[in-house]
Amino acid sequence: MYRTRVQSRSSGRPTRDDVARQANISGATVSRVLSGRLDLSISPDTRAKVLEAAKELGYIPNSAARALTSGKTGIVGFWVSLEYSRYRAHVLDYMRTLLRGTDVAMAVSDVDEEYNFLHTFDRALRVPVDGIIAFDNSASISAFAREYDRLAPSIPFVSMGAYWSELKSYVGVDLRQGADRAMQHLLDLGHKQIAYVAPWTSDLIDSGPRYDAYENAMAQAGLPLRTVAIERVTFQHVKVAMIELVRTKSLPKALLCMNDETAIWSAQALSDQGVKIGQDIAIVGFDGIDETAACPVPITTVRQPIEEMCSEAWRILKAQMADSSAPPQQVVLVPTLVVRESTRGTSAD
Amino acid sequence: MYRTRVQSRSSGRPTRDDVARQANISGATVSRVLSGRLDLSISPDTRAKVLEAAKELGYIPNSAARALTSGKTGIVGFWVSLEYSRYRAHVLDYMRTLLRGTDVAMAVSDVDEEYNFLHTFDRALRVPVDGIIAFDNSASISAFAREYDRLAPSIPFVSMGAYWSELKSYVGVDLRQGADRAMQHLLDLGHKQIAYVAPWTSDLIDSGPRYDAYENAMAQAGLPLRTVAIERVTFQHVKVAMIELVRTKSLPKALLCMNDETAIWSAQALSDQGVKIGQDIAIVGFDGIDETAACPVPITTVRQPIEEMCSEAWRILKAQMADSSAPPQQVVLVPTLVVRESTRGTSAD
DNA sequence: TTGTATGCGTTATCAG
DNA sequence: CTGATAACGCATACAA
Repeated sequence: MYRTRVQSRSSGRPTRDDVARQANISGATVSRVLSGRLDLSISPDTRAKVLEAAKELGYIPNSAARALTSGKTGIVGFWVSLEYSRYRAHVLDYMRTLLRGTDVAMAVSDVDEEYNFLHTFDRALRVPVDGIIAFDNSASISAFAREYDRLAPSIPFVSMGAYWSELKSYVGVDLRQGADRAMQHLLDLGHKQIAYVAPWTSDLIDSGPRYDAYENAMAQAGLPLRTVAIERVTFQHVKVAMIELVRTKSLPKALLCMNDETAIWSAQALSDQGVKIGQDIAIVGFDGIDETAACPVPITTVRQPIEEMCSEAWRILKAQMADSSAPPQQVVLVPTLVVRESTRGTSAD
Repeated sequence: MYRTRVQSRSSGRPTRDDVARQANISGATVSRVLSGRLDLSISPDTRAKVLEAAKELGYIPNSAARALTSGKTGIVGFWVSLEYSRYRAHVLDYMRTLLRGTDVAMAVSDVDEEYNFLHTFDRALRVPVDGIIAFDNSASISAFAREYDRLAPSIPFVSMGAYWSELKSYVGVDLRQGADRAMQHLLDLGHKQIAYVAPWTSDLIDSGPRYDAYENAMAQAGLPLRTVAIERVTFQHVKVAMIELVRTKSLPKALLCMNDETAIWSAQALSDQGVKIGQDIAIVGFDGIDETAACPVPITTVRQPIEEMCSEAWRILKAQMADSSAPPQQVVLVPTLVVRESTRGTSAD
């Protein structure tokens, strides 16, 4: 039997037509067989021939070519900041379990980096995707949503998390409401000396939904504002700040921490200083990472609805991918206040 | 002036030729201008025209088409398990800072999922990349390396981390040597009752470099082996195991934990039971995540050389991408034993 | 059921 | 310096 073994020159990889030659049929038929489509009728015989030839040659479709002609890539982009954070890592973890059951591949792009350093989405946009889910990037998300029609007018896009743009589809998490509840909880406990803890480098120190809720609640209650700025969210920096509070005898009776790490480390640092968590001081965190439950004194936190957020975002993205002319869908989720020991036994003053 | 505004039908996005029409020049010239290449000479005038037209139309080159003809994508794939782990998240973080300075985009693919669930690399391979760095997947990495010549014969590939395949380029981390040092440390302290702690679900419970080192050192010292199996690496499960040890009064004098999380949680659970860490018991972890230093009693750990590992892998990948016929480069790094309080004051028996 | 032919949006070669 | 034009590898409308 005559067999052509010449493979295409450029990539060194066998192409569709190599398979076709090997199987003695046309390239189109190879495409049909390998397309996996059931509405195409192919004789069992040729199907077998194609499959065998493809296997023998180790044929893998060229994704670029496929994307070029079909306009589809089978990839969804997940845009997120890869800067280390437990919460983000958990979201990433959940997102992957969600997409595992589907037939799309997930490509994670570090987008905050992209935007903050270069003010362009060039790199992230380089990855050819059928749709984009963007998570929790205040600046970059709104920038992208604004330029969307210019940058990627045809790519379904949904943002999720605490920041979103009204312009496109999103699954928002209303941190403001979560923070309101947390403040209400502290106020109900009778607290008056409540401080807000956040890194001063972020724009969160005196703005954003958490701070707004804090400021508003304090103002309503006629209480004075108090901000504790930490250098960055690391144990060392949080510790420095806490030690300073104790040293200067200016420790508040309650701390509203901008995230769980800050809360956990504050608790630990204070505990080391002899401060009794949940007794001498109340502590509240944000996000609801598992570790808050595992602390010596479990910490009250405003839990983000990770599962629901991801599921909804994926549901919406699927809908948009199925019909990209469909109107944007917008849903807002509310985080849950999880009350634990760190605010339970507190004696108010 | 006559202007054609018809845009290409399929994607809704303007194409190179739309720009060409707009600027009244040929498509080829548009390509040249936008290629960014300096060795091509173009009159300042036409360059300006092209740039303006491109800007006005909001033209973005189609990455699939570009990849198809050039054979390059400007993307490197980072293959890693996205299952939550602090160590992995740290590696991810460092990798992004490394690639931030370059002009390649990083696309992260969840590869453990890919291989373990489907036994194929179809999804990960779908993302068109110029090179691949694979991190810490024992099963999937060796499977891929084995099938490499069939699956992606032309894509530069380097694996890094504790598992690698001799077949391709890699930056290995010799956990065995790190574990040897840890065991030596414990033995030097005079310990005799040393147990190895790992999840029984993993294949790490009685194999792998950590366990091998443990087994070997114990055998050399003529000491009996002891394994503490935990259900999974979560605080709850570790706690259950530790409580059981205390309850049955069978607590060893030293624990070699398969990772830092396990070590931290063991320490915490035992501490809650009144066991004095670093005194009643010695604890050693693996990986070297920051949290080990921030524990009430800082924990001794075998620190992975994240920075060096990533840098080396990237250096090698770059070399392979520049010349894909270059021979594989293989380097092995040795982790560092970081001694802290958790093993310092221990009284041996 | 299968083959032929065309086009997808670029890059790159080769003339002009 | 610039314009045709031939790949690139594949999907699909149209024929057979």
